[in-house]
Amino acid sequence: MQPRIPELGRFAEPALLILVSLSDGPKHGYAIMADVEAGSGRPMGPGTLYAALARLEERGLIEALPPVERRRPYRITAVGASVLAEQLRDLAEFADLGLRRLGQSTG
Amino acid sequence: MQPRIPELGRFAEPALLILVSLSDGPKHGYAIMADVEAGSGRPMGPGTLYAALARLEERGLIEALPPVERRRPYRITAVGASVLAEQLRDLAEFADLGLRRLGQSTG
DNA sequence: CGTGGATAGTACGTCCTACGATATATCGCG
DNA sequence: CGCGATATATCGTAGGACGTACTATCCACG
Repeated sequence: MQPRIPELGRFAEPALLILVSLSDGPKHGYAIMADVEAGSGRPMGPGTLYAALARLEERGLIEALPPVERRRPYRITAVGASVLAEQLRDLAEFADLGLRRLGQSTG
Repeated sequence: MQPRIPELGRFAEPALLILVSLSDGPKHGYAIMADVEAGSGRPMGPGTLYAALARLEERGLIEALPPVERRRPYRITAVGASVLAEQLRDLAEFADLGLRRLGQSTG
């Protein structure tokens, strides 16, 4: 895994990464961090993660489950899943469009 | 085209939108604005656009062409195209992963 | 039992950027 | 000339990304 290309910054916001991570099943913060980093190669610090989690919960896209020992697990809500699905469909469509455009006339 | 779901903010950064727009061929700012809005349904104001353009040029992902009358056209560079391609591939892969996860276990 | 590293989360400060609003200039139209 | 569309520049604000430092707990090891 080579380091992300820095020129453009991130390709997606932490919120998306988190939601996708949670769509795999409920996880607590630390596990999400590890999952995201493993999946995208980009480490997500606690500052980014917990702030984003708080926002997502506040907006009803995820919900907190009863804490297990020190862990505070979160689960994606039905609303969150449908929002995520829509975003991902747009995203896929957008990426596809871009890739097609690049294929036909660039370089 | 229904209005973007506000809960998550944007699905991609202006930079991506701009680069994809330019991968269709050189355009000036105003045309990019129109193109992006038409393509994504989300209006991009001049503040967002020109700031992002400046950043992209500064980073060598796009380059300014000689002005035609009042228009300042930009073209995507080879570097920009390859960066974009990589980002889009990641994006597509990410969207695909998320959609698969949503399909198998959410609900 | 004490030490240290991994696990887990909190708190904070800074920098960047998205975005709306405003300003400016030019062109075409009546 | 007045007006709206085209085209770009600039400014201010707010929100979010992200790193760092901090606290606390658990487990392994001696």
